[in-house]
Amino acid sequence: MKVRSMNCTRIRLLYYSTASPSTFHFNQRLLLLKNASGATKLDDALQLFDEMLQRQPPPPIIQFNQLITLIVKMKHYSTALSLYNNIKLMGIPTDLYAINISINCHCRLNQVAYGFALLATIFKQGHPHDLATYNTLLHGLVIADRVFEAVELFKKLLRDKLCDPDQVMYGTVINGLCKVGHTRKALELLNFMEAGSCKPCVEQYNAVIDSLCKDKMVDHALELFTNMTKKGVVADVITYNSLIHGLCNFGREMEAVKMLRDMEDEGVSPTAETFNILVNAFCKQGSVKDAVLAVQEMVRRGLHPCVITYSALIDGYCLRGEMNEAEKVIDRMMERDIVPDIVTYNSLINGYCKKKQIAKATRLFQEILAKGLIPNAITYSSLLQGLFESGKPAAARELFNDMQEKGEAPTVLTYGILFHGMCKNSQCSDALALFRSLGSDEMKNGVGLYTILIDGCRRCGKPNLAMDLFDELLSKGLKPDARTYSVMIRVYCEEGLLVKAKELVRNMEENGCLPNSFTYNVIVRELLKKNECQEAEVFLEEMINRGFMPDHATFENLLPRIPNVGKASRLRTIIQKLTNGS
DNA sequence: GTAGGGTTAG
Repeated sequence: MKVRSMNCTRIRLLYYSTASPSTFHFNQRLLLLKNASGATKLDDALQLFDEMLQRQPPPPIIQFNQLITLIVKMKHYSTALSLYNNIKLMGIPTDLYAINISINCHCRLNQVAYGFALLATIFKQGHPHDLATYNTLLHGLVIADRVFEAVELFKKLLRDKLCDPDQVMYGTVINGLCKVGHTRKALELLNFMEAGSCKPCVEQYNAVIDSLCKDKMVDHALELFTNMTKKGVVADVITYNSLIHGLCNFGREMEAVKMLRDMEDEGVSPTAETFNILVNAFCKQGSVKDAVLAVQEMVRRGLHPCVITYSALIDGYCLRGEMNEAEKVIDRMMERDIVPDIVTYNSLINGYCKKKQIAKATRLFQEILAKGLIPNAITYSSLLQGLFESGKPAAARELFNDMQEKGEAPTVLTYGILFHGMCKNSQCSDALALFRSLGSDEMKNGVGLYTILIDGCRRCGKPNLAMDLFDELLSKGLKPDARTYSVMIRVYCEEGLLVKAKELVRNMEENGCLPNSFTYNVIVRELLKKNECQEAEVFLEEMINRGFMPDHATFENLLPRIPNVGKASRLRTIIQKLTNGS
């Protein structure tokens, strides 16, 4: 029995290998390659390709397509294209599949134009209009950040009835629109699908729901989620994770937790991501206790905390200034062989800097370098701020130079910290010179940087420079924010230009920028300093009516100006109202 | 088992 079955196998092997040797070898070897992993995979595929190319007669194009598809999946797009070139050089005719695979490769290499050139080839060779071709090109435009051209092509295809769009085509365009933040258009297209014959599935809903959440339109996202469910489309873990994330970003942690219960009721199991979202939200919100409970819950369910989970906890403790607890977490994660990354270290460095433990922060920075981790703009920014705040402006400048030498691009935040620190150390001219040397429009037109420099010039006793900067900002057509106005109000006050200061408070409101607590505190405090008590009262009442409280510095100026007991005083009435309220 | 998309966590 045993012998007979072995014989059968041998006979079958023999039969296949004589009848169609190339097919047999090819299919086996392709299967081996598909399941293979490791460094030689590409070389093995190329080896097989060479053998195929040398075979007479050549194998069918379908086999070449199969092999090259494998190479494309490994992301070796240029290699794939050169293989097709070899095929053509050997005079082996290609087919529509081969062209579509080539178009995809060009698109992935950011050569959409070559893709469109191949579309012309398709027409010349008389192939029919093909959905896969168009979908590949649409996707190519999307990954090249040319979403609007993708939308135009999509419209043209529909208008000229060149093809009947399918779920892939709609999905590609919807994803593209979401990617560039045109969520409304994506939603419109989704609604268009719902009305037509090609109904959207959960992936298309997910794209729009996630995009709405990122646009802080969580309630719209929840609405869409409800509509989707009503239409019988079943939400998956990605739908729920997006919604939970959106709710958390909006400070709606309780609803997020309820959503977690809902998803379980619906039979969708939360993943580690789900818990990481919650852990992170709890930490950012200040309740590390809840975060720890969430981690325990995820472990209880057999889900594994990862570097993101531990980093969130560390960040939570650092934000609360509980550095000992943060250190304990880092020990615990190391024990579990989870390697802290730059984000983890950034939290710790930031924590130490905020606690003025600059030595520890610097030591940690050295450790990062020794470990071969690359500090990013956040690392440098935190440490810069720490150095300035610890009264080490020279070390800060050195670090900034170091950052530039290492090729780490400073962000607006970095420059803000740097300018602020320099101005605090009477170096506003240097800061200004550096600002003038900035190349990017984002930096040159950053209202935040202008505000820091205006305040810096004021601090350095150069009010005229401050006023020039404010004029420059306005003439550039930039929109000052409440901070900018407040800082300028302070400049005017300090220069005794009280009329201009008061004007600016009214001006900013007209320009759609409501004065905030800082603005009112500045104007009230400065007016009191100049003994303009009646004017100060007007703004004081206004600020209280708008729900803002005088800060410590304002109170210090306020209290000495309240007349003795018995004398009628509006100021005292205001203060009494305040103190009774609290 | 020849081609096209699919996104959630710091």
